[in-house]
Amino acid sequence: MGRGKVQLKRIENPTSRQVTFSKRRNGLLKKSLELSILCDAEVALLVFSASGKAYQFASHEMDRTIAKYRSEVGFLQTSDRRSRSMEFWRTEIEELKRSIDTLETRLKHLAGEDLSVLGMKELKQMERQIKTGVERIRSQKRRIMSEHIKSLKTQVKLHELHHANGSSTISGEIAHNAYPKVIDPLDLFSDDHSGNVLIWIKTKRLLT
Amino acid sequence: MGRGKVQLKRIENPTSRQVTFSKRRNGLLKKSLELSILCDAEVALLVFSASGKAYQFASHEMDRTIAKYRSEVGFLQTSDRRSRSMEFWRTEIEELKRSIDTLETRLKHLAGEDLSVLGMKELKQMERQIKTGVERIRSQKRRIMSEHIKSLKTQVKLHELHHANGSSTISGEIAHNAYPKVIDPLDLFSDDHSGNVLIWIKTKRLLT
DNA sequence: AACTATTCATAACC
DNA sequence: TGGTTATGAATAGTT
Repeated sequence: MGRGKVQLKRIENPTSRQVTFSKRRNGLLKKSLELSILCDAEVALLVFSASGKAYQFASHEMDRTIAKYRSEVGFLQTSDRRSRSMEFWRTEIEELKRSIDTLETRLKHLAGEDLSVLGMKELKQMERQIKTGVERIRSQKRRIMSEHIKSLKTQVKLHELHHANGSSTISGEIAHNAYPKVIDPLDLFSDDHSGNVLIWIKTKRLLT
Repeated sequence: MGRGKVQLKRIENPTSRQVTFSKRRNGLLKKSLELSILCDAEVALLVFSASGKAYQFASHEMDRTIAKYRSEVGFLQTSDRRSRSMEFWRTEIEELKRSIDTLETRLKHLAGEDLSVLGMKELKQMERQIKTGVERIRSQKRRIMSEHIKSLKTQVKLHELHHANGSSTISGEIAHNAYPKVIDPLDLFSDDHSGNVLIWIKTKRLLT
């Protein structure tokens, strides 16, 4: 529900997965409570986040409900649960490690390392993918730059308005204030937003 | 929801209570499934109707989830070997999953996806790394090509020696054997090494 | 965390 | 129980 339909599939983006988890978990807990009250039912809910954090709801005593489940469903507690769960954890970890190996190998290849295991076909495919990636990155850079520039222009305009009464022009101010530090134009687009009017003015001359 | 707001209070009418139970129970089961899949969570839900009938959902093995609950929430069953090792594995898995998230995010970024979370600094850095990577990949491609060509030359030479007594030149053979298939030169460098003398010969004409 | 535009779940009804 | 519809809830995407 919400702004778009959602596929029943693991949310890949870790941030939105976490946000969705938080929201839906609360929804589920709430609905569990509602069901138990409205319909006089016994409800127990256990939720563990992927990172292992536990959340729970129990309309009655959790242990009682679990015991009820055990008697109802059957004590298929097979031989040794310990070795079973150990086995489970082991395979789980192995799977995860394999995933990591795959991902790391792929990253290495993209960085141009360990290429000797690849054939010409894979190399060509990778080159194509990389080119797409770099093009998107460039495009994103352009987007950020243009937004920065827009913002800078706006701020310069405000600055001009603020000093409209003075007789000296902005160029004049600059002429009198020889700026000693060499400014790398690329630094203008760093994350450092600490406003420096001189930079704005200098930028204005470049960009207006 | 529905045609009217609902009070959080036991539904007195037995029929509508039963109907509501049936519908909401299904809703709860569905949402449990969705949470577990969407957010990679471990969910266990136990529901008993007032009449005692049991319904359940478990994204993983119910016993495992319950055991997890006991170790996490339940009275600290002493610090016996089991809960200790469980704790160990849980953190191990947590770490692995974090690694995977990091790697996946990095790969996504290199593919030019989800770039909006990056600042100009990171973008520039990535572009540099990518350029290094693609340069190495191109270099590796050149290496493979040159080795292929060397190998092909050798084999062509052997072929010529073997047929040195014949009067027809290689060019003549080709002229008599009109090769019907269009050969994409790029295919010459695939992993398919099944030797085709005609391709060698054709290549020789191009590369010698 | 707060805010909507949407999709979803479901209460009432059949 | 199963289907339909109007309506309130939940929530995905966004800020």
